Amino acid sequence: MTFEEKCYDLISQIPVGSISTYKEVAKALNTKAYRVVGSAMAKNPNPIIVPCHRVIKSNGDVGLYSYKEGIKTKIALLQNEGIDIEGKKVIGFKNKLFRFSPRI
DNA sequence: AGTCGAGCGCGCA
DNA sequence: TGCGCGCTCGACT
Repeated sequence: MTFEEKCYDLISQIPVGSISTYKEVAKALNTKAYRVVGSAMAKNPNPIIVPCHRVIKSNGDVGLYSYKEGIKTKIALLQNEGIDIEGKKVIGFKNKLFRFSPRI
């Protein structure tokens, strides 16, 4: 089980209508490798079970999604799930932030 | 408020 | 062995 595998596992727990942040994921794994979380998303071998579009930056920005303007796709997906987005910022994302289970 | 640099875990050359 | 990445934070201007 690599770091990235754990990321996918956590992110896959995010329910529809909720979102999370790279920082939260990194903290859930008790690590400072925030960037690796993003890199893991970029690799994302399981786009179906791993809704990487539900993971955004800590400042409320949607962050990136693909090397091109795929960011628009991410926004569209989030809006489709009921997330309010203005420009590249998620409105009230803190209210929809999903906190991972405290590892039972 | 805006900018610069460093740190993490893993893959690739 | 060394560098970069869908990021974050602390310190300076």
